[in-house]
Amino acid sequence: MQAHAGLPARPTIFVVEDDQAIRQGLAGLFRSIDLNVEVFASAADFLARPQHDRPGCLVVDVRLPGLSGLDFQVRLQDMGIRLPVILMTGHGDIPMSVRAMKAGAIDFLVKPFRDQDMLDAVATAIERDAALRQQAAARETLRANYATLSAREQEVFRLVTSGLMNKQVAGLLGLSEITVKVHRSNVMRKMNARSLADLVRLAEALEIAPT
Amino acid sequence: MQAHAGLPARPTIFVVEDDQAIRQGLAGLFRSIDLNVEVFASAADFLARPQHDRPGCLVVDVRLPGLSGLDFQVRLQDMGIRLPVILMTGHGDIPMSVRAMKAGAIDFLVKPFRDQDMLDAVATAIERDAALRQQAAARETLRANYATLSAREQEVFRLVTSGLMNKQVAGLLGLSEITVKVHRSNVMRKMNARSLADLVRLAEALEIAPT
DNA sequence: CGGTAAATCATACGGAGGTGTAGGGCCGGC
DNA sequence: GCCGGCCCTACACCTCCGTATGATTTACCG
Repeated sequence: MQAHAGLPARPTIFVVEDDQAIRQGLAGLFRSIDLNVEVFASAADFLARPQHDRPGCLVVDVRLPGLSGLDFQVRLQDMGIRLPVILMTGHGDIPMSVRAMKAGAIDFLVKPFRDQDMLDAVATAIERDAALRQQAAARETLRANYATLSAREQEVFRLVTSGLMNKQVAGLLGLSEITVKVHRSNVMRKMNARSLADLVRLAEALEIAPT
Repeated sequence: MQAHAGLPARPTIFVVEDDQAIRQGLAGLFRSIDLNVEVFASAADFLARPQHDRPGCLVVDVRLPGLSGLDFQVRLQDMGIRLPVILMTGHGDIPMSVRAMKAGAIDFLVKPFRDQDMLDAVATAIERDAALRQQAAARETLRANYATLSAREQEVFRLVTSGLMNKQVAGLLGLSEITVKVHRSNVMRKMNARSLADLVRLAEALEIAPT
């Protein structure tokens, strides 16, 4: 299931920049501190790339041929790509930077920037990405377990974690108490919960609303 | 306890700006849409004011006599004043705006700005403030209940919501099971929990770490 | 058509939780 | 010094939970 907990694949920096000199410069900078790098000349090139779920972050020029860096940010959100974004520009203004930050950018750097500023931003981005991935992985495991529950079991799950007694659940669902016990037992087993407290915490993590 | 749930006091806009003309202009703008306004010529003037816990938001010039707008932002954090901040400036640059946004500013407006842009920012700020206040109020009620628990009861609270059985709690604390039951019953009563599920959710909201 | 899984219900037993009653020791405030 | 709050314990009683055993019906799949 998980390959190396705590030691995920080395993160990759995806550089999207149309100026070849800057592109190569950034690639060299990142490789010098032992990071994977992939470069793209436009947003479309990046989006055409298969598999966007590798750990890392994006370093994107605002002024790009085709989709601009800011529109690219929105597009990534819509596509469910949650990679942190660092924007950079040679000719930006304040409203542009504010819009980028509101949209969740990690940083917005003005060219020419110091290498160290970019590396700091990348370090922050990679940290955030790792944290997001860890959360997502935990949620995914939970969702997978939840998916193995039958419809009835899911109902019982919801009602039991709302604090209802077995007999109350039985009444609401038109079942006998003994049947509820069977479902409840199955829920505990399938969700790997060893106590009701565990189960309630799982329900919270799954955002299953109590009654 | 709560005065008018859902209808809190009308929010106040705290304007911190050294230019008197702009200050008056903003005050008029906000009053025209039925908002309370208080004006200050410097950060120190605002901080000298008693009682910072009224609902609303701050509209602050970056270049101020004494403490700058950005340092003011940091100072507010340190002092535990969680009012949303909108910054404005006549002579700003991108790094300044990025720093402000990273520090949590709602917006960063360049003078001269359109009235509508300021009103939009203020509307967003007031919304966020209201949401934060609602969370804080709920947490405060919980904390108040939690404070009425004796030391023993707090321990039992933690262990029980970790999923331990009464006898396990008794073993860990060197008590008899019957005593744990007494404490547990007191915890349920004092925390207004009607089921173990409730209690676990309260423990989560209070960030009481399970064992 | 036979196998399998899900859902349902029943009986029964032991363990766990919840409550009420009762009592004793300790400490700090009035 | 007395009272109240907190902490601890015990016994009794009832309810609730968990599980095992056994069984029936329905539905789907190869």
